[in-house]
Amino acid sequence: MAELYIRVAEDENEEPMEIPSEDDGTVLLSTVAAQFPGACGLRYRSPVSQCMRGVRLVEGVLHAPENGWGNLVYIVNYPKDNKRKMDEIDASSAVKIKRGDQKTSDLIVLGLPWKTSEQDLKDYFSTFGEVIMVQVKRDVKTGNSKGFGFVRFTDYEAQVKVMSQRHMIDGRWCDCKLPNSKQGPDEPMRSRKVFVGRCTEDMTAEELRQFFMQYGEVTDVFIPKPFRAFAFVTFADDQVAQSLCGEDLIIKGVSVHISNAEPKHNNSRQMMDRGGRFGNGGFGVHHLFSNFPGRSPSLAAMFERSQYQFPSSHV
DNA sequence: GTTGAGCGTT
Repeated sequence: MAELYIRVAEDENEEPMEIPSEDDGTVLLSTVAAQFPGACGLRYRSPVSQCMRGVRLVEGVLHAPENGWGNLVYIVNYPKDNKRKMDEIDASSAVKIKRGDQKTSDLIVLGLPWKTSEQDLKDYFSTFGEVIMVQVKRDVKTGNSKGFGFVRFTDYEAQVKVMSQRHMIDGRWCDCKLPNSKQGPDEPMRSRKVFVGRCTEDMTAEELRQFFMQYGEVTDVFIPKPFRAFAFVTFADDQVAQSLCGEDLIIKGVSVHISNAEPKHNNSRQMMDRGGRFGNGGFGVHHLFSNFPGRSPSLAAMFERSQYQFPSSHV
């Protein structure tokens, strides 16, 4: 199938944008999201029924209606929660890079009584504003509270208020502070790859890809096996990656922490090397490849992958 | 079954 475009717009009155399809006639959701950040699907008005119809979406792939895409204008679907946020963004901006300084982050809650539960925390902090995440950290073996936890608010105002005072929770004074993980911004070297900490085992690579797509084109997702509670996500654009570093994002109700992908133990030569770095994501790909170039399809595949994982200065 | 400054299974 030759070059085919489908017409997509944010609503029926707007001028449509032409979006390329794949060779098999499908359209990737990621292609749509590249032009309409945050998009989660497409719909269109059926010429027969005059009703809006959803476009079939299977694992990030949009499938044409029975009679093909035709010349219809397809309307972008946004997640219910994101709709308003997306509208606030300049419609012409493809990717949101600069984001407001009103963003909230997790707060550590120190000094909790041993008995305090997550429900207790949620009940207490809800008086300050909408709470979107609470955690009580516990010993994995015993389940006993470690006496601290985390809370995250929807609104920055609530966060500021909570940070500004002490809290009497279940009979003890507690402090809410920015966690250390947020305060020391290590040198931000330009990388397209970010480290995603505090992942849970049920997060699939596909889910992570779908989630991070809203910020920009994702070129790779790497989840170590066996489970290690972190992942690497690589974007096409390093600015997107950098813009996320230091943030806490909520995925499937879990607060993950985004930071720069390079390990702390950079040796100095690599660090001096024009900001180059060596986050090989746990593989010894470079060694394998330079010793046995092109020996097997899997090595070739790993090399392909390495082009995403290494900065261009190393490839 | 204990405790009371800290930092979230990198």
